[in-house]
Amino acid sequence: MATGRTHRTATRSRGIPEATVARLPLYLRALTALSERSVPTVSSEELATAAGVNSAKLRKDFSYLGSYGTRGVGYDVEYLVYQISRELGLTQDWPVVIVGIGNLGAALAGYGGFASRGFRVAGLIDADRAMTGKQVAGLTVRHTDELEPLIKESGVSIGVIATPAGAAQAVCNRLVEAGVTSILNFAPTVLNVPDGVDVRKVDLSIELQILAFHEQRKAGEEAELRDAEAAAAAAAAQSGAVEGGAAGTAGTAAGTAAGNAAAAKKRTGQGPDGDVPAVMPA
Amino acid sequence: MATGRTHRTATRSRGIPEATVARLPLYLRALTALSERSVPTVSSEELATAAGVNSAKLRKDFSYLGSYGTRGVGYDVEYLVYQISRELGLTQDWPVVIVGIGNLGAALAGYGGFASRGFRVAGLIDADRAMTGKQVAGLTVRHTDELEPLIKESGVSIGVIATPAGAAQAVCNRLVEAGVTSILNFAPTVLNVPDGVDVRKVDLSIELQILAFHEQRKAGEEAELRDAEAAAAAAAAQSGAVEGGAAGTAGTAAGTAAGNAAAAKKRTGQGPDGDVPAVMPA
DNA sequence: GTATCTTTGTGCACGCGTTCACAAAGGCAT
DNA sequence: ATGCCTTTGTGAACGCGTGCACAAAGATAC
Repeated sequence: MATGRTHRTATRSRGIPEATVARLPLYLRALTALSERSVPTVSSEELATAAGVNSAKLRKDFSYLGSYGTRGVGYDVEYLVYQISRELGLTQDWPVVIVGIGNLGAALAGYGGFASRGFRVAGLIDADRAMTGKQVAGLTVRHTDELEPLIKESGVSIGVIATPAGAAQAVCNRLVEAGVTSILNFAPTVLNVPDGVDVRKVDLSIELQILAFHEQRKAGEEAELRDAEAAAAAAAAQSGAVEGGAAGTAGTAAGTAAGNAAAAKKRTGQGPDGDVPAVMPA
Repeated sequence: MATGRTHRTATRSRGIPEATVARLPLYLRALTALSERSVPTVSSEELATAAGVNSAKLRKDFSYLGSYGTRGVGYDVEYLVYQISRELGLTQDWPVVIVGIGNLGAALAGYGGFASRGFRVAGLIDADRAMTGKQVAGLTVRHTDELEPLIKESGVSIGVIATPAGAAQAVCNRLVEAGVTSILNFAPTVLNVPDGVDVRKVDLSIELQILAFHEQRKAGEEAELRDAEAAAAAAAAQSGAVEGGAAGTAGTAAGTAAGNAAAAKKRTGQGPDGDVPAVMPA
């Protein structure tokens, strides 16, 4: 996952579990695709496959919304699209302000999925006066000074932060002060907000690091497997056909040796190859 | 959170819970900041605050890595930076390929956090021949035809998909076929991958929809609260000062009334203000 | 109307993640 | 050396989320 939520203590809202809320957009997307193909009804099994989840989970999720299905038939696609849209609050207009029009901010401004589904970019804000007045994705970039009036005039309640990490908290404070109560944060920083303000973060660097962890693990497992097999093969070749027990022991020994090597490397306090002493703030 | 994982059944790897792995980059970032300020040691409490988590959680997370702290003192910053980096696999080089050099792909290519921490953009790929040869963030864009050779030559095991949704699955298949085992997906689609391949997704649209849900809920609660208060005030004004019990009763009645009003509003299938009937039920 | 077949909705059990609370451990002053 | 103070590391309890498995419910055929 690329996000986390800084929520108050309340975990579920109006009885709908947070985990379910996070999946509703997924269902909605799948349903929209079906709707476009004029499919009238869909079973939980089909829809679950399309959304990439378990059908039992999907049914339980829908059960929190009410009983919208017909037993023996499935769910009415159009009806469900409407119900989920309503539940997510997508039947109304959500003006959004994007702060920080760098590469990422510009990409977000031009993102198609943004405009659809009730979200409307109400304004682009950047602190750099050289950017002021420039056209990005058909909108005029305004200076940070205009942040508060923009928010109040347009009734913005959702803000997107795409500034450098250093500026994020200050921008966040101003957004909240001006009345924004939901923030989508792309800056690699932890934002502190008062109760009642929701923050979700999207963090590239964190996602990559999680992938790297699993990647390393996969490589390690393979290596251990290779080592174990090699050791087992060697042992078998050397001692002839003793028994399965020997191979098992050899495998364990190989694993232990690898562990010790890692431990030894650890003590040096210095990584392998080009391990810089750590600096870059991701 | 902006991501989800399409993992095999294995939930924890090498004894480290997935939830902990997802937080390690957070700790690492906070520790790196401390390291730059030459802070020698840090307590779990301080570090937890900096990372935006609970201190007990942090200690438990670290306990999965081993006993790296000193009781009564705290954790050695440099040592911990190294340990976490190693655990996440950041002490080695991870060549990454970015496919789809549109607005977003270009932004990603130029993202600073990408280059840091062992991640290196090994190549940019785009299907549009008009893009081929162009320079983006100091790198030359290559055509999709060169995808497989690039991956094999550079030993890429992590791929980033920033293509339109329609092309994502095809690109994904080619990446996996060519040997990529970790994918970061920015396209708004569910990707199907074989076992052993990790997929994490970053989805703008989903994040916004989740925020909209909470935003709507907050607005609804406020409205109910206002209604209840208004009703209570009216009741109190009308019946004068009967007694504490009356006020309590009035409050309860108002709450119930508000609940009914909300329920009624729901039944109409018509939301508040500009709630279009969208597609409406069948 | 009855039987059969399909698919929903959910009770239940299990496992992961979080949090509390405290004992163990180390530093530091005396 | 001894006692006090701080902070870690973890056992245990709790709650949320997931998945199984099945009864209830509706459609459809005859």
